[in-house]
Amino acid sequence: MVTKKRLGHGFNGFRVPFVPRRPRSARRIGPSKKSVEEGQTCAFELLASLAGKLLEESEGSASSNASEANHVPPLSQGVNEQDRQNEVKPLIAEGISAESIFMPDVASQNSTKKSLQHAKTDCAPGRNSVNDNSDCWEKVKANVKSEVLEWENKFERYSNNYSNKLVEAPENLRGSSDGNVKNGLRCEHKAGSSGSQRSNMAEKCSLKDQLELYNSPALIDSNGNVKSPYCRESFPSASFSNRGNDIRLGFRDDGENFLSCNEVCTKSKGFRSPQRFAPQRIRKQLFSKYWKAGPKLKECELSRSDVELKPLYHKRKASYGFETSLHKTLVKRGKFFDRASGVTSDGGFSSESVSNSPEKGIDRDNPNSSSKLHLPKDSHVAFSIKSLRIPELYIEVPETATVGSLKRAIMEEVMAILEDSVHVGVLLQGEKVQDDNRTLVQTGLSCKENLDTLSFMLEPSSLLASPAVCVGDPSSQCETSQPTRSLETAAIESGNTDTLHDSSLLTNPGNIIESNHDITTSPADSIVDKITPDSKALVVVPTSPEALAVVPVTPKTKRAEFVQRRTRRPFSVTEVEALVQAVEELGTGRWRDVKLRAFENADHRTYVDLKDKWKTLVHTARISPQQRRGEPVPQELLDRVLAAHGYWSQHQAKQNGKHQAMPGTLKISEASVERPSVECVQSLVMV
DNA sequence: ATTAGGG
DNA sequence: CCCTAAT
Repeated sequence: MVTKKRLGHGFNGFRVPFVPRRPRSARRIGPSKKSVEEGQTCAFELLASLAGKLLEESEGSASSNASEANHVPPLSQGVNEQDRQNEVKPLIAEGISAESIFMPDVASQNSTKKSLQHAKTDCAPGRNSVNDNSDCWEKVKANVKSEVLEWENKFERYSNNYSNKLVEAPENLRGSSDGNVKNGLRCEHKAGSSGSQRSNMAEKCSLKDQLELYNSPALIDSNGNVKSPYCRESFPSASFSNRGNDIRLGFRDDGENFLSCNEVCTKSKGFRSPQRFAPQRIRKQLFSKYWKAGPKLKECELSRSDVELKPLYHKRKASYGFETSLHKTLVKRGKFFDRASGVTSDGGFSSESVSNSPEKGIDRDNPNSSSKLHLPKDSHVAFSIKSLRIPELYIEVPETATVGSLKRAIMEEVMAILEDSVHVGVLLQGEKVQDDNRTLVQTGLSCKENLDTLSFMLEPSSLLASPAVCVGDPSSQCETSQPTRSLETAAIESGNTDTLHDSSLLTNPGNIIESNHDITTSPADSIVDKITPDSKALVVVPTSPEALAVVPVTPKTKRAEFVQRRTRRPFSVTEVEALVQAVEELGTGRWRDVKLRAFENADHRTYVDLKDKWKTLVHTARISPQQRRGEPVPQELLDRVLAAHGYWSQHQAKQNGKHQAMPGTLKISEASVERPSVECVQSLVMV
């Protein structure tokens, strides 16, 4: 019995640090890939390690920045609004809000982390830039997004903590600026800092729950408390109520009802695509597919397969990209923006070029630069985002599943969403703000007015939006990113030759000829281990339109366009040998058995593949040697192919009864040292 | 899920 | 290899 748990719209049971994810490629999988859900080493682990590295990198700067320590106060300590305000104020006063977001500085792109921490949003009205006011919206989104990214970098450290995030954005055309507390929305005015020449008012708006990204039924524990953040270890304790077989999770319904709900929910189904992994498996699966005949892992207790969790052929590729996706994304975006102004549709960063003013550049390069003092300082609206809501989650696990497995299941769902290149959507009064070029004020997003109806949400990368990024500057992102196809190819060409794993592919070692021995001595695992460390080198950030397409807005149509063929993997002589052997014994109509007998561990060879190969083998055997291409197949094998083909053609009718091996098969194969005589073949054909 | 065949 | 119809 499988229990389905609908977590409702905007499930945001836990506050999640954002984690970008490699795109999930949509691809059908061959029958032999029944173990799709197997060997999936956690995206999470990768994530963790990644985060760890980033953390290390940033350790220096982080520690040197005292304010950093206060960045994320422990949730458990119940930091109140006032505390948060107090924390932020001084920073703002310095004109450098630790909580602020900004654009990566072109000059300091090298340090991804650093740029994230020290760049500062510049969306001042009255700028000379041609883009005046035109990209503020983008910036707001960008800010939110980068905040989320920052979260990602720190989630390890703060996995058990939580605090509001303060995203600061220029208010731009904001009308008034009174500091009212409105429906939990706190707007605070303070004297402009650091030489603001014009509007000295800076507003700090702590959008509390109202700013949660998305409609949010929250996971609550038995005490009714919204449980914390990350799920890795401190997964929120859901309150279970077992109604018969229907296990439900407790929710908190804020009663919020965004109009876009339906829209997003629909989408969620799209990006809740077929591919969701058990965190622990990606790595395993990843390599087992190509470098070895991976042992079947039975640890997957969740019946994800029951959840239309079709194993996808390209999962490994996606995985490859995963580890470095964040890194590259950050770096490359910086590069991208260096040329293209504005912010990407996916909420990237604003570029230096947005402002052609050298002064600005300097200013951002060095926040403490005196030049900063001469720059017009605008009022800013600081958004304190308490949490990011995650769109609908749909979990399905057997009712016999353990709580732990449920957690993992949810984890998968969350990761599936977060690992994608999500965008930040802005909802105002329930309606999605479509025009990214409008300023905050134009949009009516002033602290005073509509902030209480403002909310952000994470949304899947838009298939339509992404390509646009490339249109503007094909040489940037598009250039560096490559179709997933490349990943696959790269992986294979990097030393992963067929001969490398031929031996391990075949189920029956006995079928392997001596020529393989040297290879056989190398355990598949060692191969994997050896390759793993360098695998990163093969990683290509799949940010191309194709890659992003795996999160189709329109599931069927769009996805189909990007389905790609499997990489071609010519059969080696060894494989042919095994195939011939099996067919000789089993006949030509039992490809599944052939598969099981000789290629069970060769996941990339489906029974259809074997059938096809046999077809071509027969054809090859019939044509003249001159017409043959590819790795030459020993004539001896081709002879056996013809013999077997002829034999089984004759005995097709009898297949139903006893599956009798082809007469003389054993003898021939056993005596394979001696090439079967033409007479022998003839006789067999005659039979 | 398999098998058989055409593309 | 892919795609499909038919089992």
